[in-house]
Amino acid sequence: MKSILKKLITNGILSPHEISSIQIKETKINKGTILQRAGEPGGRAFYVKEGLVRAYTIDEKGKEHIFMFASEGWMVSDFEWRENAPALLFVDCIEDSLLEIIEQNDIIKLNRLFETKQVPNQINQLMNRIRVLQKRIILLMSADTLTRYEDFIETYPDIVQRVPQRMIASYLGVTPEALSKIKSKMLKKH
Amino acid sequence: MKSILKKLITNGILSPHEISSIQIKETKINKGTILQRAGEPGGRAFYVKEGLVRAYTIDEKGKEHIFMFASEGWMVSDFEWRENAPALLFVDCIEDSLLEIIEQNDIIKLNRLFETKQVPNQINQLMNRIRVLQKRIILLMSADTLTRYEDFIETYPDIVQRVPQRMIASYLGVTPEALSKIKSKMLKKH
DNA sequence: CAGCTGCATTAATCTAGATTAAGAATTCTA
DNA sequence: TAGAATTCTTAATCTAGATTAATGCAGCTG
Repeated sequence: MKSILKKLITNGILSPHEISSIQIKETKINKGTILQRAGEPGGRAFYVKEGLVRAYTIDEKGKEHIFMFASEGWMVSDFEWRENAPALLFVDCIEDSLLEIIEQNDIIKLNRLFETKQVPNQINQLMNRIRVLQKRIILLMSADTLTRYEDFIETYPDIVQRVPQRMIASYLGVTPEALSKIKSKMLKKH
Repeated sequence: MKSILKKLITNGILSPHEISSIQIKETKINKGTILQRAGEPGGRAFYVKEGLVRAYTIDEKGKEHIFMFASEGWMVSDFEWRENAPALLFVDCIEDSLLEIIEQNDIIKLNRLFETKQVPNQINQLMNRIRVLQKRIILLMSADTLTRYEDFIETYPDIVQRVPQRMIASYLGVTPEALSKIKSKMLKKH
């Protein structure tokens, strides 16, 4: 029995019978192997039993931004589990590793099982929040203030109207002066 | 029936009887009212039914860093729910608001109920991850590279040993050159 | 062993955004 | 409605960290 699934069964959420339809491969992976590429569909989840794995993005300039390291006992996933959704993160092995790999369709199957158990709201809400935080970290590490501001306007158009500029600046991680400068730059470019 | 609890019952996780011991206040709050102060124990959860709320930190220089805005339908909490844990975030109202406020001891009670239902692992793991991401965002917004590096060493001492410098730089959101400079600065101060 | 490739360090510039300061516009509030 | 208090903007500096570039070190590999 593989450890992630064992936990679920122990939780009493799923019975061994329900689990049996889901396959989890335990695989040895060599250092340097790329497990997942951003932009490609079929994002998976990786549970690290041994070794060290990293998840990262690559920006337009080709620069890598590491979102997380995962060593023994950690789980890596970008939680992009809608069908055919492109992965957000690259994942590769920093050390030779022993991983449990959960394929996307199995994750979707798992989610469906959860739904029949009526557990989903809690878990899906939390995963949603994780996705939001994940995106924010990536933007803070890789994007300049203008890009982050444009993204904010697009993501929270209603909040922009209801909040003073200085608070938006404070959310973006810059001074009000910097945001003001950027806004006038945007107007000039109209 | 208040909406958050209604969701839980609808989920079939808790019965109306189990819910009955938990009190949730629905409260009108005036613009500007501070709901929670960082450092003080008894962090609560706030569900926004109407209005607009923000969660933020204040750094040593007195500068505010907004972690999130929450409008209708959003939940605000820093997920610091160990008994007597000091809150990490300030929370206040940007607009007159109608909130459901869940007190810390009720959250702890809720968690205990979840445990008896054996749902906890999933949810607690996800909340843990949220706490980690939250801390990272706050540090990215408010702390300089040296501080973030020191925090990384403290939080992941094992990873430091197993990963090349350039990857730590990439995780911190700076160039390898900047991290190298900081390290030599640390040595000079010994 | 020599040559190649990736990593770390140092140093010289450069720049996005911080800081400081001051004026104009807007919104409380008495 | 006047005065006070915020907020926004603009402009002049300043600085942390980016960029560029050069050097020294491993580790591999043929």
